[in-house]
Amino acid sequence: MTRERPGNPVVLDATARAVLDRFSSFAGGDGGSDEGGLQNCPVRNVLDRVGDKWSLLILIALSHQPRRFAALQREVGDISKRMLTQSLRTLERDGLVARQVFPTKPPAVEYSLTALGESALPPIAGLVGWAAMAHDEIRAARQGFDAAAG
Amino acid sequence: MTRERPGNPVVLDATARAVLDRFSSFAGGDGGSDEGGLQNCPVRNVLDRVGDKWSLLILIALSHQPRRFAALQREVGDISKRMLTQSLRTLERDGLVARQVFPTKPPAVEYSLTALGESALPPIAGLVGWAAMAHDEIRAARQGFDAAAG
DNA sequence: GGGATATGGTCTCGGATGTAGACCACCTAT
DNA sequence: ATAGGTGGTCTACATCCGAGACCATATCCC
Repeated sequence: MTRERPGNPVVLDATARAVLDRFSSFAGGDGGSDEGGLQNCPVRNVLDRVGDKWSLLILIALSHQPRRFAALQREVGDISKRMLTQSLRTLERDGLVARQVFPTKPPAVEYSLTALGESALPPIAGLVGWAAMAHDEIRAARQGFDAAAG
Repeated sequence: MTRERPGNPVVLDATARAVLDRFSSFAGGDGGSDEGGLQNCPVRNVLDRVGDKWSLLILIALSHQPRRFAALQREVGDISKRMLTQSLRTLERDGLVARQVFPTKPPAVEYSLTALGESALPPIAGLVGWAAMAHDEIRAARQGFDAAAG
């Protein structure tokens, strides 16, 4: 198999490299020794949460300050009540978001980030930063691709 | 009752704060001036890609070296051919992944990261690192939640 | 020659998942 | 009395996803 770049597969700083290597060590490196795959990694569980459309948005919306249900829905914009409820439950179950009920006349419910939830903000900000940076290039790539392959 | 921390909503370094603020400035800050919501933000487009279950995993799998279709499927583990094809197309369209066909007897197809795709690796590594760190705490939170609320 | 196997996909079907919107019990303001 | 806001739940309907069949080709093995 030529077409491999033996010593230098991808340019990436050592820290990130180590993190990713450790993560995919579940796949048996590249020799294909044991064909387990990434799906057995415990980190996958956490990543799958992040990987659902709404969690990230909700976390970001809560990063400013605690918010109530309706305010949250308005801020995210195009999320249905059902999915907001469901996502918040999951986030609460995972300990990223705290739910507090105030026994006012119509009970108010306030959602806020826990310490754990706040700890997710820097990595999320990293991702958002990258997205902002890459956005133009991605849009250009899409146009090129669509033009070529109609 | 102590539930609001007026001047200090969330402890977060200035860079990350700025990134998130900029992102959610589409929601009109916190005054609720114009109720646009996050959905109008161009970054949402990019974030939605990240927010699908497989893209992240594929990018990580490719971070080691270029891979062929079947190898990729084996590495990710529980992805169907259909979704792998579809995700790879999207990634290719977005300019994160390059597809190269070798006209061998049964044509081999190799997928690799583009420079843009590689630029996504550090933020992804940040996320994976967080996931690894938070994993234990999250699992504990889940157990607590499930125990409390059946 | 006739399987068996591998390649990279596509296609179809049935079930899971998401969305829109009605509905609810309660309260306030008009 | 009526309208609207609170936090949700419930029910249709639409969309999406995963499993697996299928394809054209070529190679290996007997």
